[in-house]
Amino acid sequence: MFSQSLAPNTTQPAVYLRAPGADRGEELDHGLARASLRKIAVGEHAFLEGAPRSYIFKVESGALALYRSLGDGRRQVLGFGFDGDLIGLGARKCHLVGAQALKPTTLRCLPVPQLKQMINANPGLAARLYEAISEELADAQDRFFNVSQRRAIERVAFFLQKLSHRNEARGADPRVILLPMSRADIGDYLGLTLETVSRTLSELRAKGYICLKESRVVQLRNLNALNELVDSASDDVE
Amino acid sequence: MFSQSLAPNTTQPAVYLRAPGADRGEELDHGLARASLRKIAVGEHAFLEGAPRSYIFKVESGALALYRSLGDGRRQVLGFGFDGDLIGLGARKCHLVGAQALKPTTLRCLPVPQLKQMINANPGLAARLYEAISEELADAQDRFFNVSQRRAIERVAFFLQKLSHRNEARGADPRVILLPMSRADIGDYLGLTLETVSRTLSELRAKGYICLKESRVVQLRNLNALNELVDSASDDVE
DNA sequence: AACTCATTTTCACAAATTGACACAATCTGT
DNA sequence: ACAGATTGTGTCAATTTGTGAAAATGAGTT
Repeated sequence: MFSQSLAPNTTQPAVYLRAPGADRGEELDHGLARASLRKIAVGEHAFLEGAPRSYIFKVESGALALYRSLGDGRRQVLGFGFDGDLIGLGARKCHLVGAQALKPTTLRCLPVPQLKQMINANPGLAARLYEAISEELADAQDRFFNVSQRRAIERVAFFLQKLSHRNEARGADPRVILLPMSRADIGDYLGLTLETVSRTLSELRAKGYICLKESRVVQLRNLNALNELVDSASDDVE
Repeated sequence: MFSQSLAPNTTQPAVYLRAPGADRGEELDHGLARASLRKIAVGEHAFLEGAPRSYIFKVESGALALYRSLGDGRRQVLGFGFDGDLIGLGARKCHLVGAQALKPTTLRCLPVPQLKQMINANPGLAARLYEAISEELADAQDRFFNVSQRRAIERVAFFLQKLSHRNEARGADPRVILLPMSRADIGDYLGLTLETVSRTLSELRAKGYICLKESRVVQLRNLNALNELVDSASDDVE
């Protein structure tokens, strides 16, 4: 009845489908290095929902929100694209999500026909893309069960934890989180209103878990407490 | 302010990354046809959460629930595997989800090393897997925004609509839905309690949208109303 | 510096949804 | 036919979050 946490979704070697000795992405990086650069301003789109998938992108700098529009004008943010991320992946002919810049952003743009060529020349690349997208899937599933049944404070804690882990993985400080997105974006991501996000952040601050000097800079003061908040699937055993 | 529904996520040709003339899955099917069959009884697992990914599976008959356990013993059902589905995909070394049979189920089991061999021999296969998993991703995103912000009745309507579409895609009657899973499973899938699922189905019946002769057989009486329920992202413009 | 606009924080209030518990009814399989 | 599992309903409460509004903060501009 307790959280035994059976060695969960920490990063695992993700090489299973990749043929030994095959391309490990070097060619993709190489291709991307020569791909054209594109700069987009805040509010502009890398691609719109439903637009034909002509390119895949790698975020060089900046940040984007990946979203889908709901009927009534609201939107569901499905994720964010930060520097280093590949975005625009998928097998459909058209983008299922839109990608809008949250700050000035530069992208490497690799035309899909060229990507196809590269895949033909080096089949290992397909495995690389497969990995990238299955990570996205794992991520989506993670978010799914951290949002569908949980309260605002747990959702926000999850969000912060996620960004912290990301920092960690990239050698940045896991205790300082820079938010390129607004409270509204976070709300659309977590299924909350922006007021609730704000209120919840204040609550976390009041509890001493975080520190908010500037509204877009979060310092994690008590990482353990945050993690417990995320892990506690209502074992309110206090 | 209205639902313009810009030609959304209906199925699109999903051949973009696939090299022209490449394998369209025939080899995978061929390999699977020769793969060993495995029968599992209700309640047994095709694979457990966290178990090494030794095989990928194709569901020949039956149905499975794909789930992840939460800390307190509850679980989040992330999806279901029906006949024809490939399950066990992913790039991680271990399964992130468990797969438990909801009814007697038979599976084709393709060992991953063999899959790797096949991919080496026929690189187009990787593209096939890529497609399969990006469909899963699209699916997860769909579910995500149909669950995170919405009420029980909308969630249940979404669930039924989804199964109806699946039937349609496979040539079955889109108006008759056989549920291999219990109310509890549905609840775990939609982030509701089983009581709420039951109550909500009754409500849908009371409204004349559905018909429940046997508890595991749903007849959709008013498909339009159901679709509106799903689409209506609270345009309660009434 | 002053002003404007956008973002964020905070407050007060309602209230609607769903979970919880309990029990009846129904179904299933042996 | 019986026992156990699953499902349907009823009542109840209460917790959470949305809503609306307004103040505070911050950024950018002239």
